Amino acid sequence: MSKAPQKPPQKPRGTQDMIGETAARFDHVIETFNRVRKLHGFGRVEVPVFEATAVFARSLGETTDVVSKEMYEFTDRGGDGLVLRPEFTAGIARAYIENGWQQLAPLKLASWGPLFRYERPQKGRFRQFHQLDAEILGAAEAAADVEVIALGQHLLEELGVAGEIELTLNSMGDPDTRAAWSAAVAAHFQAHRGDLSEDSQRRLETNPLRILDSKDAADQALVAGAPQIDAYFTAEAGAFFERLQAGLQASGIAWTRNARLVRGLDYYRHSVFEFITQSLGAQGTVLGGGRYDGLIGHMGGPDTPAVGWAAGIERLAMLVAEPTKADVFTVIADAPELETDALVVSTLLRQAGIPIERHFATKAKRQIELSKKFANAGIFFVKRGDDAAAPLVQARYPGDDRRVVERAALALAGRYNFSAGDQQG
RNA sequence: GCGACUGUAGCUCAGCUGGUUAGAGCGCUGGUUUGUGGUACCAGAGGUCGCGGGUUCAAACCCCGUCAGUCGCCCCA
Repeated sequence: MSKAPQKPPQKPRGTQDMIGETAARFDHVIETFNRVRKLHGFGRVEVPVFEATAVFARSLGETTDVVSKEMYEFTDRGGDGLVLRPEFTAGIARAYIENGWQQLAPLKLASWGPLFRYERPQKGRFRQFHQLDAEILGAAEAAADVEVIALGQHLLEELGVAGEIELTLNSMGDPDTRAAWSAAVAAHFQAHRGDLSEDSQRRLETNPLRILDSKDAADQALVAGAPQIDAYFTAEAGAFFERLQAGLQASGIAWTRNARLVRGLDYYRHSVFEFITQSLGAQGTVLGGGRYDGLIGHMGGPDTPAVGWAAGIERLAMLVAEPTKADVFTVIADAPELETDALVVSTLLRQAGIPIERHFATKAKRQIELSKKFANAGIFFVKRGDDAAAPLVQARYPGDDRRVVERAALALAGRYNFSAGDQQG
């Protein structure tokens, strides 16, 4: 057997391995989300990580790049066309239709998990990334939009990042509004076609509304002169936007109007919002969503109003403060023959709710070193007592928490002699 | 898809305008110090300088390609 020099495999581009603080931050975001979402009455929904290609191809309206170039699409062994989900909403909509969840409407659902998009990685952008997701299905009231935004706001507050994040808000109006306004916007840019940047001239053909958020300095002047949607609101659309703003006001949620905030797809109606930070570079949207009343009907289900958002876990994880580590203690046998007792002691302490990790080293000395390396809050030494029959458990440096000592004493009572040790300074 | 920058031990990096046996810290391993709130000592292992070509008497240092990373553009469901 010759040792063929093989290069070890590498993780696929745009994926990440996480451990330690990075993983702890990630975890913290998810735990906080789950806590807050329950506080707001959002139930958990689980949908597949892969779906029939049609689920996303149809929801995205066969749009150019997104569908054709940015989805992980494959054919399985049975010949079925599948894609790794690039977003949550379409899968949830599919499940809503397929399972007849309309009987449960209005439904407040939340999910989180991995999503996949074939894009060039950059700061805050990965090919496998993770999002939190919240949706209200089957509610047409502006109050649902308020509710969903309030959940997002509360989440950011609980994560301690609300201070550096701004809520921007817009309305796409109803279909009549949208159609009239987008036609006016397209006409406006068409009239100044020659002055547009190269990118925006192309957008004129593909998605004129996107010119509104062009980063090109030359486009800015033309963007500033573009028609505002407010002039095109139908009475109903205007009233809806009013109700939304009143609801946010009543909820104590601050926002900034961004009349240029748009969604490319036709099934978006009324509310569009993004929570944005300046501290993450180009990918500053931390949480974004809107009302998509047209989607479920578009996918072949009953006409169903819905509103929701998704938030990037990686991006939130970059913003949150380093999570404080919970105190973890260790048990060290002073001599090899006391190892059995060390196991018993570990079990008793854990059952008493004291976090215990064991260190894997034969020598007690090395175990002490490891307890320092892993920053244990304290050590419980299992020693031979004065009377050789009863081993002694001695607590050393059990944090600042007297309760740990008390709980340990209680847990070990009757089985081991316990000493809180000489806490000499 | 486009652009800029980067790629040296497990990790973080140093290596002057190309010059001969490639360095440090941390980590790891072994030993010493008979052992207790991250800070002791000694020794050791570990690198085809991302990969492949090229220029040169000579390349980790220059050129081309490729892969990967970072940041930006594009896209953004």
